[in-house]
Amino acid sequence: MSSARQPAPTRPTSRDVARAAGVSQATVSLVLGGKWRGRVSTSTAERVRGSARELGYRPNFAARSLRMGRTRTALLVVPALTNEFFARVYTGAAAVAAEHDFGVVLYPSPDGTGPARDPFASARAALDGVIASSMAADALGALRGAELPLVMLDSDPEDHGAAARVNLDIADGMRQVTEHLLGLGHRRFTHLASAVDTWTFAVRARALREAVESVPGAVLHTVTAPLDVTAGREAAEKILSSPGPLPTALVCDDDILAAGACKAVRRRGLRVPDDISVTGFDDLALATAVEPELTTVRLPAEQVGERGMTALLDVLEGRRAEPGDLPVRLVARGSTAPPPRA
Amino acid sequence: MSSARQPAPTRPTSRDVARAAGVSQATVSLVLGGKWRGRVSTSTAERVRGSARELGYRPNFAARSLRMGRTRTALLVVPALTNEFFARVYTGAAAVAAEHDFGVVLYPSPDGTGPARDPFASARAALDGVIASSMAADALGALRGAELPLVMLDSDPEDHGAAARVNLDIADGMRQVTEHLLGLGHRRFTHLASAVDTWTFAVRARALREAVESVPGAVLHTVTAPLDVTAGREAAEKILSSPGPLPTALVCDDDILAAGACKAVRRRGLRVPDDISVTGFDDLALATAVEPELTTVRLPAEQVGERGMTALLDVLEGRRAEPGDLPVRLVARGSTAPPPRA
DNA sequence: GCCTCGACGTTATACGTAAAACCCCGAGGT
DNA sequence: ACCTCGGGGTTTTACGTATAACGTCGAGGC
Repeated sequence: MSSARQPAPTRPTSRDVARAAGVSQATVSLVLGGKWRGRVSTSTAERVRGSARELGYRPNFAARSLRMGRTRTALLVVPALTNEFFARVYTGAAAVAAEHDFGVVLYPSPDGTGPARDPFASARAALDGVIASSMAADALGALRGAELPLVMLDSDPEDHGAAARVNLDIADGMRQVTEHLLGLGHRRFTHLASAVDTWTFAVRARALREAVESVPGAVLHTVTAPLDVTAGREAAEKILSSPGPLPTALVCDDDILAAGACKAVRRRGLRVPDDISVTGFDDLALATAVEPELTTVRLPAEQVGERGMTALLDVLEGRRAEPGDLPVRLVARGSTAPPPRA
Repeated sequence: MSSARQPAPTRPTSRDVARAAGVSQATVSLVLGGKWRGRVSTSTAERVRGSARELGYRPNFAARSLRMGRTRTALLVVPALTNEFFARVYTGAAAVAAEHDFGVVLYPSPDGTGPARDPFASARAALDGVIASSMAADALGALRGAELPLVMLDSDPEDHGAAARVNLDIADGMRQVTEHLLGLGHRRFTHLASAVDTWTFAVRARALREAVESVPGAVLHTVTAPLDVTAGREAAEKILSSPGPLPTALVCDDDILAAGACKAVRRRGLRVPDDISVTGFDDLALATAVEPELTTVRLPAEQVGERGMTALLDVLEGRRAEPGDLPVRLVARGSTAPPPRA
């Protein structure tokens, strides 16, 4: 069956480079490792680098990390990559990692379906650290146990146990939304909230409530829904068919829910934003794809990934990761307008 | 500064397990490797497994792959994760990989921005194989050079050089779209095509052209645009403002473009689908978020990933990967209707 | 009684790298 | 003349695993 042994096109090793350059393997390691100043002459170093380039030498990663005990690999734990926000977080983290010759491996926790597997089983190599979204609830337990440097994304500042934390100024975002709507004249709000119980959403709820309560005569109701378009539409339909005066503004925890809400409004024969204003959160691609385009809060997702990775690198190097929330910005578009004269 | 040396909470090694079980390290390796039948007694094997479990032993991945020369890691090369389609491909591939104790690491090729980096630089470990989308054009060159088992996704069947191939039956999808529209009575088509020049899009164009040409009196124009909502809208606006009779159906290469096209139609004061029908491709979440919901072709993205990974595993085991295109299905929704009487 | 043989292990080795420990040699000090 | 010192390397070792090669011991054949 399989008898033909290949002519072994094995990758060149540091020893091959050494042979080619006429030095020992150790010298190659020193030169390529960058710590040769004062130990190897410049000319020899240059010769070694030349041979390495010629042979197309690439250090064997397994050997290196076996020797060093560090893998230059981080685990990013997110709920699901199909959520554009987290795909962008990954992109940002991977970009910073690449600059520092680091790798990022993913653990998208199996959302509902499938067994809640060990987040570390997905990591091929041993890990140097972990970056985890607080929304990946099912994996957080195992993460605490491990003695790994942990950077939390968008998690409760009160909750210690992480080496660093990267947060968005969600509260400010929600305040901007509310002030925008109040400024337009809205007084009857309904909060279409995510059913997921995590810090970010709790903050949204609180900031909205506080902003509304500070205005005499303004009222706020709340309805929750899972994070998908259909669920958002159904929840909004329930709102619109409940007795009493309709809200004039639907404040949604997420663009997905907002898209669903818009559909519900129109199915009721009403118009967005003429009859009811709708706001989203996140500024996904979706926000400008629907009509009217959504007034929403732009979250710098890539920056979250970048800062997360940077913080992890800081922790690994023994530096202190600088804190500070990332600012967010209201993007006013077509889904909000003054309430109807009524 | 950093003087306190930790009490070394190093992970237990196979030697620790050996000590605990009162055997040699080799025996531990045999037992845990599963090839102990006839070499180790059942009772000893059981004892070893017990100690391993107690100590929480997890084999050192770096050491293992150094010894074995295989890393049980595959590289998935895609254009961008923020494209929902590829996020789903990843999800499918990762799921199958996990079942076989394999890992998947990503190379999302930097779309335009940033230097076109070496796809292998992102791979921490040496790789056992590669799965690559034909849309990741910038990385394909380097992939050819490497002597790695390569599985291509959605690539030209004529193009040899891959060990296996996983394709969607794109042509059939486009035929379904065209027949749906022809059946509704449409005769004037414009193809809003992706500006990206890859096999999938070439197939879409050909299938559409052939299907339209087979009907006497049916006409087809083509306009291309980059894959984003705004570009789609602008391209569609150009179509709608060009002289001559307007098309009654806009066939788009992608849901993103279709969403943009819908916006263009309405900006012109026309309605979808009453005045102009619009079709998409992919069935992204977007398709049901916009209004009207898009008639589109559902692509089994997760299955593409699953089949891709399965094929790679087959190749690695020396098995023959079974070929066969994945079927796709038209999903008729609200963006298509009979053309206006006119 | 000697040889064989299978069952059950053990000892030894190699994978490719980083880095500690060592070595050699010529210049400079006394 | 002898010792020191530092520049420019080399030798050696260890990382944790998989596995080839090697023992040992008791039963069974002749």
